[in-house]
Amino acid sequence: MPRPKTRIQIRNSETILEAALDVFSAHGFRGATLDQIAEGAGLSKPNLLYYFPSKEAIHQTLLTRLLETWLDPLREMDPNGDPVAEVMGYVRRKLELSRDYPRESRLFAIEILQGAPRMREAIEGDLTALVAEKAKVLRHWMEEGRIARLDPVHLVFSIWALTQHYADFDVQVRTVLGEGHDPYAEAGAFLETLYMRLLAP
Amino acid sequence: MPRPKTRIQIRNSETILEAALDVFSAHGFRGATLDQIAEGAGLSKPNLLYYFPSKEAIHQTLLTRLLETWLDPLREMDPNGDPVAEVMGYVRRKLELSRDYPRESRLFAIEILQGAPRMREAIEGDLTALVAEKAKVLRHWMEEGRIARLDPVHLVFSIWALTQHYADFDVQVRTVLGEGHDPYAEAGAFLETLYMRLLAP
DNA sequence: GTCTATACTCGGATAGAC
DNA sequence: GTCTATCCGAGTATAGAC
Repeated sequence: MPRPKTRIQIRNSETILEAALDVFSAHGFRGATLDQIAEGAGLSKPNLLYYFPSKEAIHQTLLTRLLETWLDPLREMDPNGDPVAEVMGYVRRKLELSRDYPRESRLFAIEILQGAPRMREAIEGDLTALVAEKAKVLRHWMEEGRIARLDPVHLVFSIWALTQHYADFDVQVRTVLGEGHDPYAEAGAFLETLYMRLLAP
Repeated sequence: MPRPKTRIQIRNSETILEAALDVFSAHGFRGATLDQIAEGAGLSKPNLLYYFPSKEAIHQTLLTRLLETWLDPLREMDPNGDPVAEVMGYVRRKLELSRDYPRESRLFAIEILQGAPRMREAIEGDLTALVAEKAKVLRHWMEEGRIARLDPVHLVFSIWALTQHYADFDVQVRTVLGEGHDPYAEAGAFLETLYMRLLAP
């Protein structure tokens, strides 16, 4: 596996990762096969393994990239902004992530569901640290009386749960809603109401 | 595969299903192996296949049983009870399900995440019908002004998302919270506050 | 009913030609 | 860099003795 250098190498690596995301997010790590990924990428199986040393390596690359994207919306929550607006902004950005990157959401969900065998350190490190930092900000806002007093970590959990649900349980959501619905538009309105009521001091 | 009749047959079938639930919920359908299940059940692999004709059949049996358990808490929501108490009761029962049956929750989550390949009809049938029925009840309560006006189906989604999160993302929840926390006790208190504020007319 | 042995398939990875 | 051919391990399922 060459460190991608030439333009062709970079382009092929990206094509492979794109196809792999499709397959891993739909079937999980074990359920995915190199044949499927190769077919999706329009390459032969050995050629795939010219770019990545193993199935494991492809998966690892996807997870590593994913985490950064995933934490960004929370990072952007500004301690100096208006508290309610900042939390609502976070909810909105997180819901947009579910809408625009549902495959990434499912990849992440499957990994955590199975005990995070390939992501433990990231969760114990970056993610936990970021939540601790932002929980402190939230607690500060609560003490100032600018938002309602709540457990700040469970508040963050609630935002994760409610927004990811629309990506991860997409099939169920669409089936139950039936025809003629825009799940994300409705979710946006519902969550706006929910957090407005919840956060009011 | 004999229809379980004798006491030994029933006991062995149950032992197998118990072990299978462990393995399927931890690794997904493809990730699970008959070897693991057999070891967990204390039986040989061929003996396993004496009780169930295939891996698929074991999985199917688990899913079918699961759905009933899963829908019960919503079924119990009484149209003639006090609206706020009924919704809060549903939230509580659903959270208890997450706490007491986390493996079942994860089995269900993995199935839906992967597009519900083995549960489509159940979701399109029983589950959708039950939600439609209860949404009607909720809408009625809203029109009477006894709870706040909200999209009733998304209200149900929110209860699913918030309660299942604690079972499905258990690893993440415990890691982020750190030592010395009781996730379900805290979640119970948090969700009580959340829905009290949300439902107040 | 339960075991040992084994058939058979699938899938990840490698060899080596071009 | 990309291909064909192939190896090899893992895993589902079956045959058949006891």
